[in-house]
Amino acid sequence: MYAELARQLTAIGAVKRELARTLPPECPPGSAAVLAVLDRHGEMRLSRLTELLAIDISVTSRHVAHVAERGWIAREADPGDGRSRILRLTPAGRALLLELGARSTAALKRTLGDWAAEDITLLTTLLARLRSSF
Amino acid sequence: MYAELARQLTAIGAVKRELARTLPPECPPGSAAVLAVLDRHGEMRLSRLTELLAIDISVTSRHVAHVAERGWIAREADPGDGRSRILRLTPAGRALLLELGARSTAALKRTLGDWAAEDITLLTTLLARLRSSF
DNA sequence: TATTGTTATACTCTATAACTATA
DNA sequence: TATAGTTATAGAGTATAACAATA
Repeated sequence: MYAELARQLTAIGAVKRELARTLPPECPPGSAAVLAVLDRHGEMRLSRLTELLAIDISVTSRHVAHVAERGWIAREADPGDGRSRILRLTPAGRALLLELGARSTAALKRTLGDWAAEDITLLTTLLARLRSSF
Repeated sequence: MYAELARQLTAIGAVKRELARTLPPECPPGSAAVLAVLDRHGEMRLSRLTELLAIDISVTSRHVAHVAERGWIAREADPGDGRSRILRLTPAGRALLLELGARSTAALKRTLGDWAAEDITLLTTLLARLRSSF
C-alpha cells in the first residue's frame, strides 16, 4: 500500500511538468510559487515564506530576487527588524498571477474535463492533508 | 477548484523531496524510477521506458546509463532490432529495489501512521487516475 | 528516408557552506 | 552570540538540438 503510494507520488512529476509548460518563459515555477503564496497568505518576511514553501532559505532568497527584479513583488523595510524586509505583491504581480491561474485552470479543465467535481475536490483535499502530514 | 488543485500539485514537491532523502547517495531518484518501472513492467527497450516515465528519451538514456554502470540492470542485444537493446533488472538491481521499497515504506508509515488505510488507497487511486488523464 | 539511441549544452530547482549585517 | 538573508558552489532533473547507427 505505501509502496504504491510512493510510486504514484514520484510519477506525478509528469503532471507537474505539464502544468509548468503553461508558464511564460519569464516566470519559472519557482517564481510562480512565490507569487501564489504571497497572494494566499499576504505580505510576509523571507523566513516565513521559506517555511510555507518548505525549501531552504537560500533557494527562497533567489526566487524572491528573481520576482523582485521583474517588479512582481516589492521589498519594503521591516520597521521592527533591520535585517529583514517585508515582501508584498505589486499590482503587476497580482495581474501576472491572474494570468497564470487562467492558464493552469485551462490546462486542467482540458485534461480533467471528464472528472466529477467531487473527485477533483477529494484529490485536492487528500493532497493538502498529505502535505500537512509531512 | 482547478486553481486549488494546481496549487496542491506544485506544493507536493516537498513531500517528494522528503521521500527522495531516504534514497542512498549512489541511487538518485531518476535511477530509482528506472528500476521501479522495469520491476513493474518487465524488460523493455529504451523507447518504451521513455513512454512509461513520461520524460524525454535523452533523459532516460542518461538514467539508464547510470544504473547500468552500477550493475543494477543489464542491456542485452535486441535480436529484432540492432539499434536498440533490451533492458532488464539484474539480481543486484532487484535487491536494491527491495531495500528502497523498505525505506520509502518506513518513511511513509512514520508520517502517515494516523491515516485510515482507505484514505491512502483512495489517494493512490486518484493520483493514478490523474496521471492517466494526462 | 525514418527511427533508435547517445551526447553536448543549457536551464531550473535544490541544498550546503561561507559570509554580511543586524539583534 | 544568535538570527535573517545573500551568495558561491555543486548535484540532480529535464529539454533541445546535433549526431551516429541501423531499419
